[in-house]
Amino acid sequence: MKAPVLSALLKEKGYKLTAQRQAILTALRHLGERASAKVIYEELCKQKPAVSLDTVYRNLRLLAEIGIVQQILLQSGAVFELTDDGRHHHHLVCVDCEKVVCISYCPESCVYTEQARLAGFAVLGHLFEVYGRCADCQQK
Amino acid sequence: MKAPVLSALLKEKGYKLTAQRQAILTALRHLGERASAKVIYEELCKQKPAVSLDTVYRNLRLLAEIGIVQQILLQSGAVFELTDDGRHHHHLVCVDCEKVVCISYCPESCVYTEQARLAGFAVLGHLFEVYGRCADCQQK
DNA sequence: TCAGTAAATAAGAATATTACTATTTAGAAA
DNA sequence: TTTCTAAATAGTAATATTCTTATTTACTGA
Repeated sequence: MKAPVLSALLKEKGYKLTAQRQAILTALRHLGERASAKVIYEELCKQKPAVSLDTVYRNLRLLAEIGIVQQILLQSGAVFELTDDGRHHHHLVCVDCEKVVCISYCPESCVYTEQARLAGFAVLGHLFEVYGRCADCQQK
Repeated sequence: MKAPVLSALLKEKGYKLTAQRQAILTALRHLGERASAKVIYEELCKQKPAVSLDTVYRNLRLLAEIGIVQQILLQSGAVFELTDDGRHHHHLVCVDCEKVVCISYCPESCVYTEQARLAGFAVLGHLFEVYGRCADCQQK
């Protein structure tokens, strides 16, 4: 996700482009695949401008809302990853070691859309994660 | 879900039938559809035996694991509901007012099962919730 | 460029959730 | 019934996450 795209997505919803938001994305890139809010905060503490922990949480939520990052719910807390191509995707999560593997399957179904319509809901999105045990943990 | 069934499900996994676990389920029945851990705790404070907040959280997690209750993730925190027929189901959640509506659609797909197999994962379950805006909130 | 305004931030308080530890208890077996 | 042991509990501490408020800042339009 390039800076101009971020800028456009923010503007679209009346959000502002701040140094902190850019710094959070840069940190996430440097940290690799995925990281918790706390880890991102600690990474940012090494840099300028300083970013408060609250700002990290708030912006990760906002960046998730506009689709730039995705939140993955683990037993030990949430982690975030970049949504590089702008399309959301889902994950296999190991309940023992918390390993995360991306999958391409997505429950895009006209069935639940229809059920939502009947209930009067306008669908905005969905949350889908698969829980299981990875190959390593199955052998223990 | 009747008491004998609870007993059997617990025993199956080496868990014990305690007064606290029964009390939590009873409270959830009395409270109606769904409630947060805190609300359940407060309900139980009126009764004997006393149940600590930690025990409420711990057991709601355990009861969810054995399929007797389901956790629903809201912005304001998690709520729990009884899984009356023993079959899990999913929900529409309004992002504005947090209204929850059950739906019958479930992403039981051999597609993601196959993707999990290729990644070496043994699937244990999945999390699926649909987010949107309810009829009332669309008019605001 | 400058002023105005809504949005964003930092810092700390509040809340939600989980972990730790000593004690108690349910269920199994003698 | 009594004893034994792993599991469960209560109470508290720790952590994760969100909220509140005063201040600062990004963007808009003159």
